[in-house]
Amino acid sequence: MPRTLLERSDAVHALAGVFRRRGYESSSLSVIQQEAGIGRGSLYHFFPDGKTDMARAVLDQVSDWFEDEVFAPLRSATDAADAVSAMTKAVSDYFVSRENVCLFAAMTLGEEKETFAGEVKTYFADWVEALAVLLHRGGLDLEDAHENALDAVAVIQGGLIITRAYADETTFLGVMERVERRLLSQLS
Amino acid sequence: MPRTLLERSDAVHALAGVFRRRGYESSSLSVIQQEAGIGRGSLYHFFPDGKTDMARAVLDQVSDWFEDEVFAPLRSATDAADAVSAMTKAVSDYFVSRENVCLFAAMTLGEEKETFAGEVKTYFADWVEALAVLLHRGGLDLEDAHENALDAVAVIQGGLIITRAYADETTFLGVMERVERRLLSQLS
DNA sequence: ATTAGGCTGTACCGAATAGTACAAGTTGTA
DNA sequence: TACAACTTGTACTATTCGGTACAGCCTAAT
Repeated sequence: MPRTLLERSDAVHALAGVFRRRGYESSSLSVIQQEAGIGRGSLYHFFPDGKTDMARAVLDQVSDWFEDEVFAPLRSATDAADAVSAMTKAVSDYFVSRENVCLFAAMTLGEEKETFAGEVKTYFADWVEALAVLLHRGGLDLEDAHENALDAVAVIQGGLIITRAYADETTFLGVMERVERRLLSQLS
Repeated sequence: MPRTLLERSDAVHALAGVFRRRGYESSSLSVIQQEAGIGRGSLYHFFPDGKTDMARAVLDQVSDWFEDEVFAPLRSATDAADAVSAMTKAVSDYFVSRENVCLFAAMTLGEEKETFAGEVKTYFADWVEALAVLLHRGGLDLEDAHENALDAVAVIQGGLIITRAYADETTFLGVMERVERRLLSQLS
């Protein structure tokens, strides 16, 4: 019986790839162990509650990444324009390297939607709120800040959908460029 | 053996509801026959190729609706502003009455994505193109028209995602209002 | 060197899966 | 009334599903 030096976080990373590529429902245990290269024994060792546990771990990891790399910088920024540029850059790089899939968005459909409703809501609410706070500090009144933040997140998410439909990455890059430009033009 | 007066189009309508509520992958045949109230025999009578056939029929129906109620009016409009308002109204009413789910967007994820890639691409491309042509006739240069059309469709799709995440319909209505206002402000 | 405990492959379970076959029912037409 | 065509419930298939059990391996610490 071979042994691969495997940490839980490596497993989570591999699982994220599978879920991103095939979606949650279409990722059967057999597919998962094959594509992730992790045996069923290990899977249930790391994730005792099965598929749900695996998905939750993946979502948690994504959530942590966004918190550290996107939301927190937005909240603690001193220069609003720089923060906007940093956000669009980070988000752009992230989704390009993640096959233009947002796992949280994927969880708003299908059987799993109730299971992860809380986490999903928090993810989007945190993003919108952090961006809204920044825009408010950048000069917009509170309502405008909230509306523009929500529209920015929405156009990014919709951009991912259309990009996948077109199977053309430049579509997403174009959307991101214009989001940045639009947000910057609203500041000060 | 009871007989329900059932037309194929009624079946398609019922299937659309099931797919919208549960997604394609999570809609098993047992679930479908139960929720749609159509027996397995009838299902395979109307859709000989099974689930794929059912989904294709549903997508076709949605596609036809958008072609007639959204894309064609956009293309043949005489007044650009009126056309924008008509589009946002139609789209808004459509998705509100369809649980804020766009089936074409749902088909950009999961196992089924390759199966319906052609139809999905056509749907989004037609929408963006029809809106771009209108904006162009409304005074925008071609590139701006395309970019703004794509962003408008994207923000609508992203709005649907966030609305489902928030489980709050007014979010979507707000997005739609602002899309309309933004498009109108670009005309003439 | 031994041992304890974290990993992992394999065989297995009952349940559910998509799809098939077909007899029996229902309808419109004559 | 009789008949053909269309519709549909039911029973069935082989396969796959998520999950469990557990023996055996491997590594780190003593």
